[in-house]
Amino acid sequence: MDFYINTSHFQLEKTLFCGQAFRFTRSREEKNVYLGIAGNRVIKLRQEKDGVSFLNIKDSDLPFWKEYFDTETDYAALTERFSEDDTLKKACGFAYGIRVLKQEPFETLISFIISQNNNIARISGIISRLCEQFGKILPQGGGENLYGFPTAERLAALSAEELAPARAGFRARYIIDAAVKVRDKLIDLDSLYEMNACNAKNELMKIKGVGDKVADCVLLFAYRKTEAVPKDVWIKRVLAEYYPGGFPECVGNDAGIAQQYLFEYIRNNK
DNA sequence: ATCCAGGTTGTCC
DNA sequence: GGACAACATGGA
Repeated sequence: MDFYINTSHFQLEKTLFCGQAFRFTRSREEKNVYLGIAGNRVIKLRQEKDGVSFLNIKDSDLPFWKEYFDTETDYAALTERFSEDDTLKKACGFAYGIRVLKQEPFETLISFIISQNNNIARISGIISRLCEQFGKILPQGGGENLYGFPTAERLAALSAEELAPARAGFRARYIIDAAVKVRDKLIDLDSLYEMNACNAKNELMKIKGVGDKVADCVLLFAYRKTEAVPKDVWIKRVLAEYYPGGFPECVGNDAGIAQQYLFEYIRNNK
C-alpha cells in the first residue's frame, strides 16, 4: 500500500542528502521520487506538496518507517523555538524540511567511521561498495540487485586486504575493529539506547577510529540523543564565527538538531 | 599540482 | 593538557 503523511517540515531532498544518511538516490524515471535502503528494507518515497508518501510498503513496515523518519516530532514547534536566534532562524529557513533520521546503530557507526577526513560523495561510494561486496541481496530488488548493510559478523571476518576493494583507505582497519568489538559484544549497541549520552559516548569511543565527533554522530543519527552535537570542520567554523560562547539557550536539549540545520546552511552558503 | 573532505591516532613536549 | 604530522582516496 501507499501511505501518505500529510505534514509540513518534511522535505526529502534536504533530509536524504544533508549528510546524515548515505544510501538514498533520486529516481531516474520518476519526478520527486527517491529510493533508499535502511535496516534491510527497501523504500520508495515521493515528495508531495504537503507531505511525503511511502510507496508500496508493507503494512507491517509502517511503524518502522514512521520511526525512521521521525514523523512524531513537531518540527514546526522546534524550528519556531530555534528561530529566537537570528543565525539559527536563517539556518532553519534554508534547511527547511530536514528531519533527523533514526538509523540502525551498526550501519550508522560504520558509516561515520568512514566519514572521517572524507567528503560526502566518497563516503556514499565506499558504503555502496561495502554493501555490494559484503551485504546480502534484498528480496525487493526488482531489476538491479539491492544490498543490505553488511553485518558485524561478516565485516569482522575480513582481513584488511579483503576489505581493500571498498577503497576505504586508512579507515579499513577501523571498520574491522568496530565490527570485531560489536561481534564479540565488547560493545553492546542495543544497550546504548537506555544509556545517557555521556556513558554511551564512552562506550563508542572504545572503538579505534571513533573519536569525539564520530561518537556524537552515532548518538544523534542512530540513538536520537538530540543533545549530541557532532563538531565537524563546518560546525567548528559556525561556533567560532557566531557562537564563541556556545549555542544559544533556545536550542535547549536539541542542540544536535540545531547543529544539523546550521551544518546544511553554512555548507551551502560559504 | 596542491588542497580539501561530516577526524582520529600516535608522538612529541 | 595542547600542537602537529600522518593517514588513503578522489574530486576540484
